[in-house]
Amino acid sequence: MADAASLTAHTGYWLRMVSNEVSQEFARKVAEEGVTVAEWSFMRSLYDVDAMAPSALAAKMGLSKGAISKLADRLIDKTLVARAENDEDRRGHSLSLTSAGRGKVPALAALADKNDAEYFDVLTTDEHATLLALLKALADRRGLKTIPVN
Amino acid sequence: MADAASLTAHTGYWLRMVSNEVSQEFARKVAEEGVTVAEWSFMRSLYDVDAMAPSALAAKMGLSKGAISKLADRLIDKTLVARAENDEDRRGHSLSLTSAGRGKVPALAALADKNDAEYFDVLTTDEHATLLALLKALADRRGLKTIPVN
DNA sequence: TCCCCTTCGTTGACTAGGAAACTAGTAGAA
DNA sequence: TTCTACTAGTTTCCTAGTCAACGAAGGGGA
Repeated sequence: MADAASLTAHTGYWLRMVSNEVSQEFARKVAEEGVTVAEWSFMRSLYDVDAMAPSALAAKMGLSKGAISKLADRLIDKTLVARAENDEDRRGHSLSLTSAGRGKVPALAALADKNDAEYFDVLTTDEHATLLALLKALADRRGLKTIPVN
Repeated sequence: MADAASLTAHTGYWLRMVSNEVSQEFARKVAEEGVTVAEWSFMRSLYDVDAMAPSALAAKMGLSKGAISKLADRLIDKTLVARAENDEDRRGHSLSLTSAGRGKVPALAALADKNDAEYFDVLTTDEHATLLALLKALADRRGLKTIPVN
C-alpha cells in the first residue's frame, strides 16, 4: 500500500540524490572559471570539431533548439564562441569556439577530471568500476543516445 | 591531456544521463495525475505527518525556503495543500495536506513504484541490488542528508 | 521595559530551460 | 516557374528554481 512505499525505497531517488550532488559540486568549481556546467558542456562538444550546427549540438547535449540558441548567445557575449552564417544553406548557422574559448577547454577538462575522481574517491576501485559498468549497461539497454549536460 | 579526457569517460556524466531519464519519465507519468514531480515530493513528505513548517519541508526536500513558499502557493491553488498560521510562534506557518491532497497520494505512490520498477527492469535482480547498494554507500560515505525531489 | 539581534516566511529580481509560434530559406511537384 | 510543404534557428511565453532583501515576530541582556 501507499504507506509501505517509502520515498527512499526507490532506486531513482538515490540516483537523483547522488547525481544532484556531483553536478552541484562541479557547478561550483566551474563557476570559478566563469562558466556554467551547460556552458562547459557546450564548449567541450565544440572542442573536437571545427564547427557544428545548433541542431546537431542540441541533439548531442540533449537540450532543445531554443536552449542552444540562448546558450550560444551567452557564450558569444563572453567571446568564447562564434556564430557564423552558412553559405550553402542560408537557413543554417554554425557554431565554433573562438581561440579564447578553445584555450579555456583544457583547464575545464582538468577540473572535470578532478571533480569526478574526487567525488568517487570514497568508493573502492572495484566499486567505482562496477558502478560505471552498471550505469553504462542501463543506458545501453534502455537505448539512451542523448548526451546530457556535464 | 585535455584531448584524452573525453566527456563520456566521467562517472558523473553517466549518472546524470541515467538520472535525467528516470526523472523525465516519471515527470511525464505524474503529469497525467495533474502534478509535477516537485509537487508529488511535497505531498509525499506531508503524508506521514499532520503538518509541517515550511522551513522543515525545505530541509527535507533539499530546496530553498523561497521554492517551498511558491510550491505551496501552487498546491494551495490546486486545493491539495492548506497553509495555517501558528498560534505559539506567530512567525511560523504550518503546511498540511487537504483531504483531496491526502486522497491523491496513494495513486501517486503507486505510480512512483511502477516507474522505478519498470525503469530498472532491464537490469537483473542482482545488478539492480548492486546498483542500489552502491548508490546508498556513496550517499552514506559522502554524508548526504538532504532529500532531493522525487 | 526596551533595544538589538535573530529567525520565519514571503516577495522580487534573475537565471535556465521547454514548447510552440514565428521567420527565413529550401526543395519538390505541377 | 511558382506554389506548397518542410526545415533551421530564433523568439516569446511559461514554469521552476536560486538568492537576497524585506517585514513581522520572538528573545535575551542592560
